[in-house]
Amino acid sequence: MQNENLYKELLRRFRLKVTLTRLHVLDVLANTPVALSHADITEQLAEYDIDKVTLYRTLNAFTKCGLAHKVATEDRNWLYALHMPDDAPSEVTSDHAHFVCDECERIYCLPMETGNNTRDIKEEQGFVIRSQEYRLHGTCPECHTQFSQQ
Amino acid sequence: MQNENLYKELLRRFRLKVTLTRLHVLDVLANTPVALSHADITEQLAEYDIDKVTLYRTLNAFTKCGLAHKVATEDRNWLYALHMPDDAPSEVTSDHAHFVCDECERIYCLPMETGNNTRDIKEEQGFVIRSQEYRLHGTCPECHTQFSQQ
DNA sequence: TAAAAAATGCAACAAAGTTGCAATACGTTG
DNA sequence: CAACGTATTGCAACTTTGTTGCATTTTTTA
Repeated sequence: MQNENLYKELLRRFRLKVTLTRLHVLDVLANTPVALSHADITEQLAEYDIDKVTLYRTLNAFTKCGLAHKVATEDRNWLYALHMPDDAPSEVTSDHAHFVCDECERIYCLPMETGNNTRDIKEEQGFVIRSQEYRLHGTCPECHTQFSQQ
Repeated sequence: MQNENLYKELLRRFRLKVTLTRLHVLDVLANTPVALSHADITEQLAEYDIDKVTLYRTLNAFTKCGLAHKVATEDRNWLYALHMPDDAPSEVTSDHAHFVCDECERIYCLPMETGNNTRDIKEEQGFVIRSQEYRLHGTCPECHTQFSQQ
């Protein structure tokens, strides 16, 4: 594991105990630009034979403390992605943007762009907004390239 | 049922056969500003004793033809809301905005406001965008009023 | 290194939704 | 308006996803 020390530091920063399982899961999540499901992670960590309950609990722990965030997919699964803060542990309530590829069903995590006005309009109408998720559907660059070339 | 004829016309427009169950479900969905779950609808239609499988199939049929759309909630449930087109049957792929109240967990369906630039930025990066969902979390006017008054 | 607290692994359980199939209802055609 | 083909319904069984309880093991701190 390349960044073991980084992962350990990250866990400690979020007041999570350092365990092998958590390091493995962090490693998997840190090395993909897309959000992964419990099944994806299980598959990637097959050689370590991680218990399904432990993995669920690990992912929930990551989510609860703000180290990762969960996205619900169209097909009723949870996907998890690291939510690495630039510095201090950030709140779970911060803004996310996700791109859902309709071809390969991968979910890309994107930094939330500023500059939309929906927020202001809704606040005028009495909605108190604490976080927002902006979800785009379409075709990701990878699939788009494939289709273009055929 | 007040708008029975409207519902029948709507079903026919979407090439769905007119059945009692579908009329009841349409009636429930048409008379709420929030998206409803299978459980919500079951409860509201308790007197008609609608089979759970039939309700799932009804909701899926509505979604498939574009009469309704599905939203995945934070707690891994589906919520359904009518997607009444102004005129002709519209594609399922059109844009939605949802407001999720963190107090009462209702999901409000909102028309998608224009004027955000995330779309453009992503398209530059090679993402082909076909629909977008913008999800806001916070407190809805109703709950906000309650909390303010206490 | 010993003790407290937290994480793990296993089995059993729960919730949400699907599938197969026989019975029923819809709607079209004559 | 009767009869037929097709779609929908209702039921039981099943699948998938995730949770709970509890005994055991590991981590951390002193």
